[in-house]
This record gives sequence, C-alpha cells and structure tokens, in this order.
Amino acid sequence: MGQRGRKKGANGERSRSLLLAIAADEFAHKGFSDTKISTIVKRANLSQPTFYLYFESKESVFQELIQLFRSKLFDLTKSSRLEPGIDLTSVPERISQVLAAIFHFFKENPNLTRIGLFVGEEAEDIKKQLSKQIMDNLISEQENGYFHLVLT
Amino acid sequence: MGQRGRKKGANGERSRSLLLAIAADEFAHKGFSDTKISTIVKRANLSQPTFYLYFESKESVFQELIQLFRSKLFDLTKSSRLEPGIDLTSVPERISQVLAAIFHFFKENPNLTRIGLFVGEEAEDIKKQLSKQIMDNLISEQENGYFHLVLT
Amino acid sequence: MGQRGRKKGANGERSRSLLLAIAADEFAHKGFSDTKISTIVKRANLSQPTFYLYFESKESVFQELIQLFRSKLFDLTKSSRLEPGIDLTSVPERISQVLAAIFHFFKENPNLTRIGLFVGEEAEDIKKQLSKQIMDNLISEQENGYFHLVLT
Amino acid sequence: MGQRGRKKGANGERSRSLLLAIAADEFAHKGFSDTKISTIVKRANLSQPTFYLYFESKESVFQELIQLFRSKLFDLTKSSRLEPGIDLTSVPERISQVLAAIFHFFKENPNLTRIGLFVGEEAEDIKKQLSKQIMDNLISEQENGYFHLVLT
DNA sequence: CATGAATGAGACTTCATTCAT
DNA sequence: CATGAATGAAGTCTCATTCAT
Repeated sequence: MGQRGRKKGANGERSRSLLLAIAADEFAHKGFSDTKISTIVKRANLSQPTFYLYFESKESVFQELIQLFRSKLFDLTKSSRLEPGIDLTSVPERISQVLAAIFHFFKENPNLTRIGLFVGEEAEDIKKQLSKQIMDNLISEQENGYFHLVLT
Repeated sequence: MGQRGRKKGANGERSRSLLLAIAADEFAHKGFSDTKISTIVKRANLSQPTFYLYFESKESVFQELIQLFRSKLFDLTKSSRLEPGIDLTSVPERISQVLAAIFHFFKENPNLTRIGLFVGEEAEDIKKQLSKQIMDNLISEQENGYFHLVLT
Repeated sequence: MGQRGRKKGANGERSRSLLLAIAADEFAHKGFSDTKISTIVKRANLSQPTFYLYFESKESVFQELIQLFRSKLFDLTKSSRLEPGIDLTSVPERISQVLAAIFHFFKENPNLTRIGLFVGEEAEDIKKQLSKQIMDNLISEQENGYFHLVLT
Repeated sequence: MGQRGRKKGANGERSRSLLLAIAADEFAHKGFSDTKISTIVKRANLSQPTFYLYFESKESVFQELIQLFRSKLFDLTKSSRLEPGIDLTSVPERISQVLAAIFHFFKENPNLTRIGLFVGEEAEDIKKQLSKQIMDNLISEQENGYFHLVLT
C-alpha cells in the first residue's frame, strides 16, 4: 500500500481546486456574466450541486479569485521592500528582480491576471494600489539614498 | 391639416437612432451580456416591441455598431491613401493628419470605439486590420519613395 | 360595441388580481414554503414569467397580502372609534357592530385571515396590535364615560 | 478490554434519540417543509448519512413523531376508561385527573404536541379522534349512569 | 408608430438522498 | 458506528423575444 494511504475525503480538496482552476479560466476568457456554472462543472465532470459544496455562489468564487490575485501579487511586492544598510550596488538589481518577479507572476498566472487586472470591477483599484506600492517601494529606496527619482 | 405635414417616418428614424445611441452606450459600458434590452428601451422611453420594430435582435444591433465602427474607421484610413505624384513636402503633414483624424474619431466616438476595440469578439481582428491598413499606407508611401521605414 | 370599449391592456389588472387571489388561497392552505409559484400560475393559466410581471418575488406577494389584511382590518377597527357627545344608549350597539364587522370580515376573507392571523411570521404582532386597538377603543369609550371596564 | 465492554449499539440508540428529539424541535418550530435534514444533523454533530442510518426519510421521522404523539396520548385517554361497579363518588375526580393528565402531557411534550395538533396534516383527524375518545369515555360513563350530559 | 401582455429557454441555487469507504 | 463526497430533481427568477391590438 505504501504511499497511497490517502483515500477517504482525499478528493474533496482536489475537486475544489479543479473547480477553482476551471472557474478562473472561464472568468478570464468570458467575463463574469458569460461564465456559466453549468459549463464549469461540465468541464470538471461534476454536477452542479457539487459546485455549491465548495463555494457559496458564483459571485463568491469570483471574489475568491480576485482576492487570490491581490494577495499573491502584493506578497510579491511587499517582499521587495529594501532594508537600510543594504549593499548599495545591489539595489538596481533587486528592483529589476522585483519587476521580473511581477511579470513572471503575470506570465505564470495568466487567468488570475486577466481577472484581476481586466475583468473584475476592482481592476482599476488593484492597478492603482499596485502602482502605489511599487512607487512607495521606489520612494522608500530613494529616501534611503539608493537613487534619485527623476520624473519627466 | 396644415402644419402637420411632417410626420410619417420622421419619428421612426428618430426612435431608431435614439435606440442605437443608447445601445452603443450600454454595450460600451457593460459589455454584451450585461446589456439588457429592457434597460435600453427604458432609457429611450419606449417599449420593448418598439425595439424589435427597428432591429432584428440584440445581436444584430451589436453587429450593426461594430460595422459602423469598422466602416467609419476604415473610411478614415482609406481616405488617407497617398497618390503618386503628390507634392513630397506635404507627406509628413498628411500622415500626421490621418493619425490625428483617427484619434479625433476615437475621442468623438468613445462608445463605438470601446465596442469596436475592446468589447466585440472581433476586436482583435479589427485591431490587426487597422494596423495593417495603416502599415500598408505607410509602406505604399514608402514604396512611392516618400520616406524610409526603420524598424527597430 | 357599446359598453365594451375596453380592450388593450384591460387584462393586465385582471391577471394581477387573479394571481393575487390564487396566491392568497395557496398561502392560506399550504403556508409559505409549500406554496409554489409554478402552482399559482398553473391555476391561473399563465406562465411563470407573467408572475414576475406583476410581483417582484414570492416573498413580496406574501408581504402584500399581509399588508392587505392589516390595512383592511385596521381600517375596520379605526372606523369604530366613538366620538364624544354620542348618544349613550347607542354605545353598546356600536361596539357589537364593530365586533360583528370584524367577524364578518374574517368570514368574507378567509384566506387573508388565515394568512394574517396564522401563517405570517407577523401573526403574533398583528394579533397583539388588533387586541390593543380594540382595547384602546374600549378604553377611550370608557374614558368618555360610556361604560366601565371590569377586568376579571 | 475490561471497561470497554459497553459499546455496540449503545451509541447507536443514543444518536437515534438525539436526532429524533432535534427533529421534533425543528418540526414543531418550523413546520415540515422548513425543517432541513442538514440543520438537524448539524445540531446533533452528526453527518447526513447517519441520519439515514436510523430513519428511512424525512417523511418517515415525521410520521414516527406523529405516531408517538398519538400513541402516548391515546394511552393516556384509554387508561381513563371507567369500569362499571366503580365507586360513584370518585368519578368526577377521575375525570378531572384524566384531563389534568392530558394537559400535563401537552406541557411536558410541547414539541410533540405542536406537531400532533398543529403541524401534521393529520392534525384535524387527531383532534377529532381525541375529542371522540374523550366523548366516548364520558358517554360510556354516562351510560353507566355516572352522570348526565347536558348539551347547550 | 407604438405598446400592454405574455412566454420559452435557461440561469443560479437548494435539498433530500445515496455511494463508497 | 460513521462520514466525505456527490447528485437528481425541483424551485425561484431573468431575459430576449412575440402576439394582438
């Protein structure tokens, strides 16, 4: 039997994430209103009630995805905050690393990104908040003397 | 009867364009699926059957708007085709005039533009076709020796 | 043609009151949860969407019926308020008239009464308010010297 | 193994009566249709399949409760049947004892009583049967010469 | 030219109930 | 003894569209 000890209940989480992934895909490609629960569950080979076993409503899955995008993304930018006393020569490199990480994240999570940046009503908010956080990082870096911002 | 001579057809056309304009606004701001006929006619102070007096279906109004955008826009770019033998010194000015005309058109027709470039499923097609036509113009101009393209 | 001038739109109100009456009957006999919109419209020879043409939701028809009961009933008790200077000998007769009117109303509107007094969640409230109003009337009558209350 | 001798069947019966009691409470307070199996098992800290381990269906628990009410109640009234040759002076007392027992039963079993007398579709039947049995008792007592019924 | 009235089709959601472990 | 997971059936509600006047 070895490493196949899981059995009972093991598929609950699997079903949930399957549904979540398919939902992300549908929302990303068709928008909220054109995404049908019936399509999601059909693609997951499950029945409609199963969807409601794991999510409260269509709206709530959508919100969950938006939140997921927000938290993953802001974790990324937050981790980029530079600390005083750092080796000055490494600063530009770190900045570019963060931007690279962001674009890498976008590329690795295209559905989530589409939803977060283009589909949701909060899209504008998210973009603003993202810009602000990046800006703040840059500014705090600037204040720490790492470099000078030149606005044009 | 005297001053009641105007009438037949007059209000018909008025209602039609009113509906079309409101539809454009709704489609532009809410997308296809979230646009409801009931909202359109309410805003126009008309009834639902009246809508079907002028349009075959929701889909068909949408297509009509897409067509309108396409034709207006391509008329614009077509009219910019330069003819051989033109005064060479006026070329840069004409090119900038065309681009200005396009952006002016975008600004003057925000709803149509949103629909044509972002809402419709044909959006990608339209953008490609638009780029191509502009490119073609530039190239034909280039071939006519007006200038040299430098791709970077 | 004579007195049959009504035609267009005349049946809207008819459909509405038909649905309302049937709804009252169903709610009275089966309670809120066991009353199905599908049954109501079937009995009215109408389709489900028609129901929503006239009512916002199942809940809202129910509330409308409760309100109807309340207002009709309280109109009845309100109209019973005795005014000072009335012929004293007529007081007992008027009181009994009001009670008779109430019971007559109950008998004439059995569905509404069942809903108002037994089905709705507000039933207890309504009963209390009804008692209070009757009491108030009696007391004001008593204060006006029409008679003396003897509580036992 | 020692002190783990009690077990098999013990918890089973415990779960069963727990579910039955909660079901009674829910049915009594919300009626049949608004009572959900999911609520019952949640309150019992059990799962839905467990419910079906002990009962065949929602309907069947309901019927079981109705039967329970009926049998308990009719046991009560049956035990009140007076036998010929009894001491005549004790008759009124015994009658009042039976009525007291009935009302005591109602008070001690409020949920069952609500279900039996007000919720179930058989409510009317039960009430009739109850009246009849009480009546029969009275009549048989009357026939036995214990007293004379005076209907007004 | 216009509308009041009505509806078929289909979406989201809930619930009693079962399967497999 | 008990449960995690799943579902058929049915209910409420919405929307594009049509009929008859």
